[in-house]
Amino acid sequence: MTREPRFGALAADARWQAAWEAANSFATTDSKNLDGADKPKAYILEMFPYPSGRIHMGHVRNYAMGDVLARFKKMTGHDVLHPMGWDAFGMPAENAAMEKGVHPGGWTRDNIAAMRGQLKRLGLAIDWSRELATCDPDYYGQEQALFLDLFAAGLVTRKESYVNWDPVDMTVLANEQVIDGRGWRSGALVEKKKLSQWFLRITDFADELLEGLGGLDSWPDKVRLMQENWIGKSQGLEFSFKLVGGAAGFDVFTTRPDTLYGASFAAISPDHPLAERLAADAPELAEFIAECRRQGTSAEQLETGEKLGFDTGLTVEHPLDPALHLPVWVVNYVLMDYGTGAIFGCPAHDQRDLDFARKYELPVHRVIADGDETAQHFTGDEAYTGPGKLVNSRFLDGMTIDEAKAAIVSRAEHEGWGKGTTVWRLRDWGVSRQRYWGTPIPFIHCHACGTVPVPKDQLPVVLPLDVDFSIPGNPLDRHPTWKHVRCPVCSGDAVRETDTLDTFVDSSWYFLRFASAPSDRPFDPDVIRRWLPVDQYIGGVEHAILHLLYARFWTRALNKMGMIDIVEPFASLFTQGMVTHETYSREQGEGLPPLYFTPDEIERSADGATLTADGAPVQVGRVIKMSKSKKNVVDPDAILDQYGADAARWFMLSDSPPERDLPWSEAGIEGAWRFVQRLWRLFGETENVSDGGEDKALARKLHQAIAGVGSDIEALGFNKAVAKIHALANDIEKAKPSATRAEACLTLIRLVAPMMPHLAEEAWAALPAQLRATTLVADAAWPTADPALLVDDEVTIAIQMAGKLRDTMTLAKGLDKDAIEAAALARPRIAELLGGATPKKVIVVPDRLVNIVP
RNA sequence: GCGGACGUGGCGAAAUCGGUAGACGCAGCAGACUUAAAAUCUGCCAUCCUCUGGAUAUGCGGGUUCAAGUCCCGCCGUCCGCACCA
Repeated sequence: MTREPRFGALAADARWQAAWEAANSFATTDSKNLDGADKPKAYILEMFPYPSGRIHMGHVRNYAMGDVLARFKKMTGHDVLHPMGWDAFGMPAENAAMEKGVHPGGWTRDNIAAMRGQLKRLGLAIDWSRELATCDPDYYGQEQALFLDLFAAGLVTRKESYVNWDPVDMTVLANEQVIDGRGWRSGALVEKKKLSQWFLRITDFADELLEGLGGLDSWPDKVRLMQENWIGKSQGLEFSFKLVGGAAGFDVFTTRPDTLYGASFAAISPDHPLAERLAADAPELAEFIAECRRQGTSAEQLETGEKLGFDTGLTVEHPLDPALHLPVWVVNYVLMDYGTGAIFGCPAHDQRDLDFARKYELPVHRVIADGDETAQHFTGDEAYTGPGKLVNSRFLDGMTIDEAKAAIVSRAEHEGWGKGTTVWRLRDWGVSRQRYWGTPIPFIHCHACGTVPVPKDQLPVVLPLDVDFSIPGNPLDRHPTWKHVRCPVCSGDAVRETDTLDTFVDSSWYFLRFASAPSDRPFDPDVIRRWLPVDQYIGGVEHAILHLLYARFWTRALNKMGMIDIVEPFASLFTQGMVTHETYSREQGEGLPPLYFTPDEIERSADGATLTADGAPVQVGRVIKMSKSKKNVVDPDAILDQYGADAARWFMLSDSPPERDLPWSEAGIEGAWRFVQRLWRLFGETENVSDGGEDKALARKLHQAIAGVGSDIEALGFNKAVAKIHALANDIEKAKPSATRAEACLTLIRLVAPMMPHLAEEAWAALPAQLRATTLVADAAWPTADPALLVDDEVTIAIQMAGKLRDTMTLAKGLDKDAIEAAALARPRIAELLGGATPKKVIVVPDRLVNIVP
């Protein structure tokens, strides 16, 4: 092959992508050799994308990282599973159907085709034969089968729960479709509506899911912590309040039983059965409850919104002193979903209760004191939640908070009015969605037999294709024929369930189906045993809680049902940062939002930016996540056209640590492209050995780079690997011609191959056949570092006086402390600074530094 | 509100165990090559000062230590998540 002076990225990208496909380079070997493979397995998985239409830079970054790891694992002798698929159900497809009059399925499949083409242009080492889309009946039919298995195992329940209801569009809204309490399309005030819905009993696994976090030491601490807080295990006291006047009371839960003598009111949720019962005869209370339901359903809205209450006029007895009566309020900040939906309010030591008490002028009693102030009357607007001793609490006075908690619980249990309990913040997983574009829930409602599962031999329950999106609401619900079926038990008239499954269900087991996808069952346990758990999972931190918790739950549930051996799906997790870009805008005057411009409408210089169209300056805004509304997006296709896949991949991996945000810049991608060209020139110098000699210093640097780049990739420190490759390229360029230098150029091809695979193949192919062991560098082995060359025989040792650097010296490595100290004290500069005095103390860290305390 | 993370030059960063702060890259400046441009190459590049040296510097204020970006305490700032978005 004749060598071009410049690397032609576009032609090379296409050529090598075709070559890998022809050679089937990235297929695994499990189907051919299930148990006989000696190779260790490596299952590398990036979170599969939603087919929104086009890939964005965040995808490029995510898949570039996974790809480097997959290619590196292949080079280091692993049997690699690196698949790709599509999280293909979800709301955007229905929105497109409504806005553009297309079918969600057609829209989704078009998007998949477009995005598959874009991903292939990145040159990813993916086994495309395993591609799957969750909207394919082959996939969701197996999901339905698993759902029935979960049902049989008692892990599926039905219960009533609230949804956001748009009374104009007659449809259920997602939280994100509720803007300032109104439906995003209709603008109507959103109501809460109670529906009977399907739930997965994730709370049965709360303890296990919490305990299991302890074993996930290759997960980021922050993700484990977030999950721990999400599961939210709390120990506390559950007890009954007796209504004054004899009527039955209600249960409350508290994590602060120690503050019981500080109670000044009892509060129940607007959704509490007692509140609903009272509202039946009290129109004002009914109106108050309705008002609460018009507020948002999200935790944030509940907790930041104004605290509102309604005095029911009822009172309850204080459990420790029946003569003490507390008023019962209905309040908007008590959640029906947590604890018992009722609390006692202790304003002095809970901020929300204090805000509420101040607003409605309820008493505020101090029961915890951290110093001299012990008066019962509590002043100020800041609740005291710190440590201290009990005061104004009769038999508890003088105890610590923990002692008082224990004392109250033991007394409550002894006297029989309450008991110590564990309460979880985690709620059961509501999986019902009143939408078309999702997995149909395989159940049938029969008047005679109730709700019965669809028999497995009738799966998949396939979505009907003839649906109409011009009328709001769920098209499955009003479909003329689809939902009308015979009851599988009594053969009488019955209707299908028209709710579909939350798309998080689809993503809770796709990693199993990638490993094994038989047509007659969800997966083959023997194949799962070989591949699972996923060795490295990579994706956005936005999935830190829900997706990852649901997938963990699903895996444990399948394990409990005896279908798989593992309990945790992802051995190692990595959460990558976002791709960001500066924004360009102009103010449009009062009351109007600024006008944003896309990066290609802009001329950027060192000190500012101008609009190309009129040459006048625009404001350069902060570097933020790429988003369509701020127009700071860069289209990957345009970048691939201009610079090729390798420059784009290289830039994605450079500079920023992968867990942090990466600021995209035109200068940055150009720099990456220049480096691609620079390597191309260097790769041409593998044969120019003029005087065959050896270059020991360069050999050291080469072998240190082999070891360093390898360990950096393994630890996903791509930015560090990039820096080491830059440093090695600098060293090679500066070195005089030698056999070592030619060898280094040759080795460098394989060092960059995981990151810049097309350039590496092109350079590899240009080598004489005797210099390469494999036809494709994709099949080549990672170079071996010579341990003898990894350590230098000389070290530079710092000499400090009183902790400040005063001199350095170069000594042989491995000298003992005395020799190093003597050498340091013998330095003329040190002798001069000491002025003949004897140092008080000398600390020697061998091979590193000497600190002299004068 | 609750929970989480982050903060080091003009910018992205590095410093793996408490041991020489700023590797590597981007931008910038100066020069070489060229008729010229592009490309390429060489050098400089934290701040200040009394400049062969020294002082100050890792958001701010304390502390521990011979030694702190790293450990401890208290602040400040920024970003992210909050259960029907995926």
